Amino acid sequence: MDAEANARFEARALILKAMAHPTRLFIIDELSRNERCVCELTKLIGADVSTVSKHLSILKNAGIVRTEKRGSKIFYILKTPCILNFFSCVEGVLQSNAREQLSFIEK
Amino acid sequence: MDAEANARFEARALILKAMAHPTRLFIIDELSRNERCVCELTKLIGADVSTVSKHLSILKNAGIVRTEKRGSKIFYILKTPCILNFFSCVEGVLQSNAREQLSFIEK
DNA sequence: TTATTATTTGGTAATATAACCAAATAACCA
DNA sequence: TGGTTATTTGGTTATATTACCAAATAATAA
Repeated sequence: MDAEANARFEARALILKAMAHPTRLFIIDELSRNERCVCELTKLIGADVSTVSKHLSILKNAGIVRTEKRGSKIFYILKTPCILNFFSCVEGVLQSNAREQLSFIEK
Repeated sequence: MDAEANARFEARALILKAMAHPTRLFIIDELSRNERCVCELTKLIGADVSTVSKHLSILKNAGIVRTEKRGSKIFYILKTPCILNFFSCVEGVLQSNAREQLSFIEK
């Protein structure tokens, strides 16, 4: 793997790593329906607000979400809805895994 | 987040975590063109064969690739080419991030 | 001004990942 | 059979990630 290819896959991996956490996937899902402030997301998630804030900063650093400040609240907005298309593929993987599991049990 | 939603996002995160490593993204890219045995991938990647083998087992456990044994070689095959569609979105994120960087510099 | 709400940041401890080496296993060849 | 090649697994060490708490900052309300 040459240096250029390596840089390309490193960059892609950063985006994927940013997404690869259940809480952050929940946030992406939630933001696909509505922008949300940190306090709303914190309530929905049920973790410490500092934990949620750190998850949000990971998504922001990756360029997946952006923020808008209004008054004392900071709203997080999904910047890249195309990410959602991916999940139909992921669900496909999950279903095929489940079918495979089933076929082992039925044997 | 209720238990069911949590389980769904956990399952998705497992797939994403399996993909979120430069070497594994390289493998996915490579397998999208051709099935490959561990020895071929090891040469292309340039890491220890045990390292490559472990990356492959992560992809296999996630249901992203499958294997076929022929003689003394084990060929890895991409099971879910739909994953590739995702990368055009990821590239879009990367480009938009790059454009943003540029706009800061130009200011 | 003081208190309250919203958010981020720094610190710490627990857990997870990843790389390499060495060793085990399996198939093939001479 | 003995040697070589292909692959996986176990062990170790270094690094990264995550969660929570406590504290800092900023805006708002009383």
